[in-house]
Amino acid sequence: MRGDPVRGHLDGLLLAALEDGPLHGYAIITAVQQRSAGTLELRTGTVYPALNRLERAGLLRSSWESVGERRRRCYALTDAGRRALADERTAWREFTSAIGSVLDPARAPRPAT
Amino acid sequence: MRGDPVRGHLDGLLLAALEDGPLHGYAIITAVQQRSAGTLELRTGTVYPALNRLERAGLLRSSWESVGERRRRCYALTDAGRRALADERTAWREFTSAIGSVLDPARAPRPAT
DNA sequence: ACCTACATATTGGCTACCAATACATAGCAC
DNA sequence: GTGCTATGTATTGGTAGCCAATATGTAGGT
Repeated sequence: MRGDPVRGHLDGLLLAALEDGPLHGYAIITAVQQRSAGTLELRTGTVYPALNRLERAGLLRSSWESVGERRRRCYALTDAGRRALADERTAWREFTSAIGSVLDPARAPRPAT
Repeated sequence: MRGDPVRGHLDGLLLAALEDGPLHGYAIITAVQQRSAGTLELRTGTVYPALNRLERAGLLRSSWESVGERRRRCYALTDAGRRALADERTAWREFTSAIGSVLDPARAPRPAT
């Protein structure tokens, strides 16, 4: 699955990937891929601008790290980021519930009309 | 919830709304809204072009209906439409599973690494 | 006369993705 | 010593698929 159907849910994925501790962009991409059993393949052209945006929004804080001659930009959740992650999870549940009740009414029954 | 987060899942919603029998566009919009407990408010600018596209794709068949002086365009699923609906449901389950396992790993555990 | 509900359709705009590209370090294979 | 792959960050241009707004018309209520 490419990132396209992910539209609108990317921020939650990135925030969730950082919940257990700071990671750099490339590691976030592989973490998301692994956690989703290889299903979600985010692109750098999607992820890096998004991380930048989340930092500008105050949800992430970044710092440069050096490994030998290589440099990495490490992102960590801020307190606001943790709150935003909680909000994303709530929104996700509402979203899946809404779509699910239309797509699969038998699995998410409404009260009898 | 506006239709924007629905991006990429609209076709499934429309097909699902038609599963129990033919409906016209306006009725589809209200059906989706009711089934989702008022959460999903699709717009005519979203729905009518989508119905048109689904008909061109052979997933729907439309016919004009008259109620007094009013005219309605009634859409019904074709066989290909039913198959597409089944595919949309499969895709939806894969999608929610993938996002869910990243967003809420505790709720969708992976095998221990 | 005016408002709301019902009903279909089109226009223009924007957002958030994508693919492609660029650049650099590092290690392995041949 | 050349090339391939993995690691790592970043930007560019394109586009799909939503949105809001608008247009048009019937029907019924106040």
